[in-house]
Amino acid sequence: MPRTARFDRQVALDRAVELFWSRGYYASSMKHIEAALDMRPGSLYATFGSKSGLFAEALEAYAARAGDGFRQIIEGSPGVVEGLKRYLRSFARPCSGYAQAPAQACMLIKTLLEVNAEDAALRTQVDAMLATIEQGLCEVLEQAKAMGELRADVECPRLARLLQTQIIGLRAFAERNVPADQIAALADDMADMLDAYRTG
Amino acid sequence: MPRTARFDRQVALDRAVELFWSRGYYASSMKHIEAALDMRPGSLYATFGSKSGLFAEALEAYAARAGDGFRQIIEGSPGVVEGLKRYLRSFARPCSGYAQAPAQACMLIKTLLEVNAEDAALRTQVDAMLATIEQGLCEVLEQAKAMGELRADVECPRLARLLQTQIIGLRAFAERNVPADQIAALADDMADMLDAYRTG
DNA sequence: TCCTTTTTTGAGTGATCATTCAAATACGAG
DNA sequence: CTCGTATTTGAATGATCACTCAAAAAAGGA
Repeated sequence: MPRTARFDRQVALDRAVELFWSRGYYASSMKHIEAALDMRPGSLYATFGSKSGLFAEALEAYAARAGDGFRQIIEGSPGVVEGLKRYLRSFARPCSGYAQAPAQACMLIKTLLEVNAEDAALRTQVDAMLATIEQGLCEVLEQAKAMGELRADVECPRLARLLQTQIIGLRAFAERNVPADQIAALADDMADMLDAYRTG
Repeated sequence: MPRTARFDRQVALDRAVELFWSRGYYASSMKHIEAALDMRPGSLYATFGSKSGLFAEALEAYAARAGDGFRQIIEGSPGVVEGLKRYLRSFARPCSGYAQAPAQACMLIKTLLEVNAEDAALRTQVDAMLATIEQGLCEVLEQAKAMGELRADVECPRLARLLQTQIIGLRAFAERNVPADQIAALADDMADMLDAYRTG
């Protein structure tokens, strides 16, 4: 067996997420990608096939990370609804911890709004990933309902879509140049809305 | 005085809005622009200065049209809150009238999420335009409060931001490939939330 | 140490990018 | 009808686009 690959695929994908999340798809040139991943064209194309192939894998890596973060917050909270509130509020902290996110808005939404019909495969992929997230939200809500946290008449699929839309809006709004405390107040307002669905 | 210009500036800008709203900024090449506006490079640069100059004017044209539409709905409604509800629901109709919008999401938000820091002027412009819209919403809410439609303790600037965020989220969500009736249900859910701010 | 095999390199591909400008064109005044 | 001027045209600019591939480099087995 000869020579082994020098780079770490996961590290490369993390760097690709950082770049694409920050600059978007079309504005990220192969020059940017070469620099960000410290790889030359030959290696890049041998490994990921194409720019859109790399982007597709970066999207998956992003969604996996985001999903982990979500589950972590929910499971670390004293209740599902409280967890959802904390999740909403988490987007109001501009610098959470030491690792600054390259953008406030969700990378999936940035992609959904940026990529046009010519790159249909990417659109389809993003759509499916958002549907998966929506279903994950729905399952968490069903669970909360079973535990008696939510009113029995709450339609979980509908509330899940509403929640996803709130998150999309909040994170997109946060891209604006607005003081952090106002974003926090906005997140609070959204979190408070969840109380209307609570039991009792 | 010699030769007058052959094209109509407003018509050209409307076509530019159509193109940019649909394809976004970076993915709209000068080739696309020449075709959409039926103008050759010389005329384009003599008239609008540059691609970003044209885009900036298109943004203004878009915002003016959107603002007109908003005011029209509010003024044609039996009350401000009812008008806002209708406005929210208006984004659930996929083909409103004969003129199909080139995208569901707001062109300002698409721009906010697409354009990176290198085109700082465009970002600044979009930010200012969104702030203007937010203020317009706030004024409408203040007016509703003065008329006794909204509870006296409603903080209008805060509710205006919340509303803007809801609209951003709804329109971005609608970019997904989701059945029209589900979007309509989502818009209804959002409209219903406004009742919590109504008087007694 | 040398050989085999895989990876990495980076110059080069044609296409397309935004932009420029000299020449051709067409309109209004006289 | 002719002239003067502003507009329109479209070829040409150098830069950059995503991508290819032959040659150089490097790691493991002998």
